Amino acid sequence: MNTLRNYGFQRNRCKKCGKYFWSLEKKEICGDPSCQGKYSFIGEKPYTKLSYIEVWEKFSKLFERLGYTPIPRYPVVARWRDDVDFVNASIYDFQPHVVSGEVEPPANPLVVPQFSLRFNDIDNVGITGSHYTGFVMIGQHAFESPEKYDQNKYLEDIIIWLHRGLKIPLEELYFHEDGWAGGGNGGCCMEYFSKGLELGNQVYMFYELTPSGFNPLKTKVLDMGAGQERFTWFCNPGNTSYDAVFPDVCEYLYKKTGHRPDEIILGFLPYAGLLNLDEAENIDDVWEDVGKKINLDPEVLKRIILPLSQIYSIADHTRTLLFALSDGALPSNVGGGYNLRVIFRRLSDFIEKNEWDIEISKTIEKHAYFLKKEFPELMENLEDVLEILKVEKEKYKRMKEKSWRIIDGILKKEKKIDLEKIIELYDSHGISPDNLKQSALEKGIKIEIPSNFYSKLSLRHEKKIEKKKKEKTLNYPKTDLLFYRDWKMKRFNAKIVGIEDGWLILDRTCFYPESGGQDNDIGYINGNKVVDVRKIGGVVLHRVEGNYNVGEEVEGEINWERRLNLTRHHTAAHIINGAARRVLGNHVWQAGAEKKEDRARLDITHYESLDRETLNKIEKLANEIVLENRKIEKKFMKRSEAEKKYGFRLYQGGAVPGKEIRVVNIVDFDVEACGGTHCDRTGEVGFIKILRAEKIQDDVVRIEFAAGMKALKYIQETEKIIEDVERVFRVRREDVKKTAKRFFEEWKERGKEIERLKEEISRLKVYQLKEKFTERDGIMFLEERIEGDPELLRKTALSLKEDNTVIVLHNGRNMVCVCGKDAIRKGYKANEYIKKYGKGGGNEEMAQGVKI
RNA sequence: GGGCUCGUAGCUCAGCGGGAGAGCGCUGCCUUCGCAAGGCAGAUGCCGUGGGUUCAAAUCCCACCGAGUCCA
Repeated sequence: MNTLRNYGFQRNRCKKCGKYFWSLEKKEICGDPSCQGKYSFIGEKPYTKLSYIEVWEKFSKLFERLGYTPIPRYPVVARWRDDVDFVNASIYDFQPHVVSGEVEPPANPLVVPQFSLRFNDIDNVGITGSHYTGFVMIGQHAFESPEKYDQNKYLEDIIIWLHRGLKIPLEELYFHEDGWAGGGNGGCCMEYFSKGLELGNQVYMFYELTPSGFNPLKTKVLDMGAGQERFTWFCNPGNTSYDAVFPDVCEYLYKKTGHRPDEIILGFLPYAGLLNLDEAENIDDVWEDVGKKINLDPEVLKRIILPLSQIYSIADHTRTLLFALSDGALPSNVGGGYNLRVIFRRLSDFIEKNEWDIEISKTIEKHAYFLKKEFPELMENLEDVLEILKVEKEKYKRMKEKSWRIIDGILKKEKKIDLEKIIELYDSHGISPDNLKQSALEKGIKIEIPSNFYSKLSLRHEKKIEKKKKEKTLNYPKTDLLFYRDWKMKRFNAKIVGIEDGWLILDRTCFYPESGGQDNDIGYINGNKVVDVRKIGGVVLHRVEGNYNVGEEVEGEINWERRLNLTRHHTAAHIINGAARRVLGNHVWQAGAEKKEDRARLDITHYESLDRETLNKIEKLANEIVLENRKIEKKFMKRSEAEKKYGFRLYQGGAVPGKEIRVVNIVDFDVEACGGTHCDRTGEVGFIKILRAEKIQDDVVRIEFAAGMKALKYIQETEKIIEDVERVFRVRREDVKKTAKRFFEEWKERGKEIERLKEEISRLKVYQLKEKFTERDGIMFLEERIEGDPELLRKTALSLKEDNTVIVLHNGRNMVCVCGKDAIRKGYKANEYIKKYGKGGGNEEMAQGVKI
């Protein structure tokens, strides 16, 4: 506030929203677009004209002079956190560990062009000018002790940027006071506006949200975020925001579609912000309203704006996909990847419905070239990204074809479709009510879709169960983990420092506790069995039989064979991960793993099922790495240092806490942050055998494998099975397949032969039985015992059936009854008959059961 | 992470407790100089896998495998 006073600003209260705000001259209304009623910078001469990329260049250079360090963006896939899928804002890069003060920031203070994803306002994208599914949040961050934290400087730096950098006159700047909370932190903030456009928000994060309320943070955090897109728009007021941000891509799209913004757009733009589906109560009223303001029929306005907004959406969605896929995210049916599938399908629909000749891959390439200067990394995975989208396109095509068939089938059968059905079609088959309505109309069927369809739907889905993990904290010093010093250590001496519910806590141990997907060790302490080992915080707990006292010296010994197998499996998991990435592409990340003694599994991100041929390639490369006997370096490093050296590839196993992380480096092949036990050289792993693979969700494939002696064991067991089959068939193994096939074919043939014989027998019986009917009241009765299974009885009875017959056949146990039409009319019903003689049922004409 | 839907002939699917079916495709024959088309005849099937319930299971229940979809 001192800063603002120094610059001559005064505090006002907005008459519309009631918020306090600061401006150079006394004002009654704050600069918020909803209070001001429009964006007023549109069509005016810009104070400074900057292109999209130039905005960051100018910003970063200016802030570098002001003492900040520009750092490269983080990936949009937030692998260092376990609470979110994607980066949503620049501060996400530093939550939770940097913000909490546990980990040092990569630089301090810093600025970062952080690409961020937001999927919640997807329908506003392309229209309001301030909504994107993906955007660059320029972050200005500082992490300081309360004494060194200089709020005045941070705000002044922003004013310098706005005033001297962007040349905005001070009297056109507005600052709003507000409160802010998010990502588990909170504080007060200063939003800044100019000409009706919010340019950014500077948050002073002083608190963290704990179950008991807000607690002050040890380090005060500066969290300023501003959209690179906003600045760009502001610097290009003669255009839509999207034209300013994606000039090359828009030009390509205009050429392909024949649409192009004209003067009408310029008139519309100041009011674009009003068409916010979240804030507008009735969007049609707003269209009406905006139409009036610029003297245009709302329907005409829509016809001009909507196609353009779809073009802008295509531009936005393709860029988001480029960043997300390039950073290793994949479209999927579950999880965060589903958002990517949704925007891909959304943009595909726009192209298809308008019959535009747009190539998605070309659009993405144009983005990558355009962004090259600021984000050169996007070029690296371009090929991979396009391949992923090719597969995704194929999936969408198949889904749509299926939709049409389902719709067709339903419309053929039913004339009326109730809400229940509409919901089911959407929920289980992805058929949107709009599509359904359209197709029905073509067949002359009218379907009413309630206007609150989607809210009805979400009501149905509203069943949330919040599960909270309570982690016990133990008040003991961290256990000295001996297996990190020497993973081959088998025996050790230690002192008991505590006993909790029968779990021993030692000052040091070489028992590996269950973690990182690696099973715990077992063994002996003082000759007593250790059955389980776990870790809470840095404290290891040993479940042991027998009685102990705190302070006692004990001797421990681990089961070495088990440890060796677990270690081999763990190292093999890293090798397979590296091999899969080489074979399948850079989008491969570990998505989970489990290493047990007998076998292990590794989940990797990938977009299709793996066939044997591909698995063989991975298996081969993995074993080559084993045979090369590469060195495996294991060391603890500062988190920031490790990230700098190896990048975010480190976080294969998910979020890793702590300022020091353990890095396992299979030299020139695979580097991961990992706390498991590992071999010293790849050769120690021994043979790696991939057992099988399965797709567990659309973007994750699970690979099961075994290594070392366990791989051998598996091979031996498989051998045994083949040998057993050889023995059964009495053929050599080359002929097993051929023989099995022949046996199966012959078995089927025999089945058919039996069918034929049964029918033949049935014919013979029919011939004999025809003589045996007795007549009563014009109905021919037959009750006979014949040999044969229920099927033969049924066949025979059915071929004997005439309109006036009642036939009961049985074989002593099974029984069949068949009645002709006339007989039924006279009250002879097969199902009732069966019940009279025994247990069973059927219909009037035919029934079967057992005789009692 | 939570929910829903679907696995039946080569393909698309109907049947949903008692007789495994349709359309397209396939094979053969008829018609034709030949092709397209039509007519007639025919072959199709571990009714996803494994358990359970039942006198009886493609059909109901459970588990698994596979495919798809919606929501967070």
